[in-house]
Amino acid sequence: MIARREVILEALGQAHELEALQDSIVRLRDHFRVDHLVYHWVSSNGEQYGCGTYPDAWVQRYLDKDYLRVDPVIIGCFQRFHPVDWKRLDWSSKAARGFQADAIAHGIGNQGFSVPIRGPIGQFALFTASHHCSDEDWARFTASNRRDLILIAHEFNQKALELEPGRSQEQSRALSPREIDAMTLVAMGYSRAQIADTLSISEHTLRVYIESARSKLGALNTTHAVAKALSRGLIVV
Amino acid sequence: MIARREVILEALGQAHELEALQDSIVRLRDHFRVDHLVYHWVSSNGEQYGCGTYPDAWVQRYLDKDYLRVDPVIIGCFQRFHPVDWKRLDWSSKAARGFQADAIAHGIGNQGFSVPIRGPIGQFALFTASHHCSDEDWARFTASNRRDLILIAHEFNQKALELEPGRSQEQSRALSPREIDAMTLVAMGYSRAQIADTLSISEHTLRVYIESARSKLGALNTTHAVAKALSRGLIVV
DNA sequence: ATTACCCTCCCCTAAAATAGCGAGGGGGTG
DNA sequence: CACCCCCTCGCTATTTTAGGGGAGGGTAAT
Repeated sequence: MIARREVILEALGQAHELEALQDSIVRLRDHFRVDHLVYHWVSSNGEQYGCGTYPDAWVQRYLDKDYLRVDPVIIGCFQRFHPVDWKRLDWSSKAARGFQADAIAHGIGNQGFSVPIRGPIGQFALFTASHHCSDEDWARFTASNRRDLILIAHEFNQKALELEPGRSQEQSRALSPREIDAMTLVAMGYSRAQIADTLSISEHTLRVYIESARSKLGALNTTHAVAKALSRGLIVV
Repeated sequence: MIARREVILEALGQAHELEALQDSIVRLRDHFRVDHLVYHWVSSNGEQYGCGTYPDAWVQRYLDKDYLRVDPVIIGCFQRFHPVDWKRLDWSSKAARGFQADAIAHGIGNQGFSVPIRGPIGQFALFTASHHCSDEDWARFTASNRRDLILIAHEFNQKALELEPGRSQEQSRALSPREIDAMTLVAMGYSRAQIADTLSISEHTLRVYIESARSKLGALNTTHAVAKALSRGLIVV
């Protein structure tokens, strides 16, 4: 059994196309004997990418209804560190109940277990196993497969990023050391006079750094440059 | 062998104090037969928490020298998704070379493998295995233990968060909806006139929002407030 | 009903940001 | 060697923002 999972992961490792990912996820679903296995990427600007065994009708409905903003799985996992059973999420809101009913009507199953995955600049993805069974059976399943699901989530995310590198790149010209110093102190709230003093340079020179950083980052003003530098992980405050 | 790892993880699961974490990490190090195993938490405000087998002298030096800003492991993993071997990091800068020499002088070992872990609002932690051996031996080690290290990193992070919940909470007074609107647009680089226009309020009113947000965040100025709001995940750009 | 917070508007002055012009030395790379 | 980028500094000018007041009306909870 374990050997078979390894074989599938091996195939995943050798996948060179997105179709192969889809193939792997179907086989993993069959291996785990669950109704659905889904990988769901959510970009910070709201873009989505999905891959899994959900019926097309449900995927389309999810997109049409903009369920991303309602889905308690997304909302819950977005503010959580660790894998979570769907039962522990907050399904109390009216929108959530409607969503839940719609999901079950599309055959999604009453049980679920989702692993959140995060990237450097707010990237967010979910790997979810979903099934239709009793609470007891699901508890047994998650207890024995929790670690495997975490690992597969990682492998899957890595592969998905390799195959669609556009999402992970978005690289920007790096800032020079002095620019990083300057922007870091700016982000820390110090005035230009204080920063110039701290860096032992003239205030005018400081302005040159800030301006060149702003220009490199394609920012509209200093505050925007700080926001971009922070988002891109170029500075840490 | 595997059974023993399970036993240690089991003990980790039952740990109720930070000392038990320290104990677990030592035992895991012995199990993996590496020089060092380290869990390193970095808060968005620069606070650090460490736990592992590095010598005290090195930990102290790391803090004293503010190596956090130089350490290529931190910098590299901060902008990466996946576990990484230290050899694939950028050690070319002068500061990095000095850091590397200092680390080796403190017995840190020439090989390393670090697993980045991330939380909802920019929380960042590293789980690192470090050793002194040849490239070939290290490649063999990482190939066969990569998945275990990822899992342990997760378990460890979860446990560390449970035991010191203060770090995961760090709650700040939430911003009002209007303040979030204002700060989001400020972070996006628009001028106050544009923002006031967008929000259909007077520019003076807009200033009040920015000022109250700044006050709530305990920020020194608007840029600082944007940086804090971003770091705390109060706004998303 | 008192308190507290949110939203909206207006005034002020001083500081900062932006923009343009210029200059020179140092360090790598083609 | 030239070229480009990094670092450093100078000047002037205009526009924008910052941060401090005060003030009224709304809502929601205590």
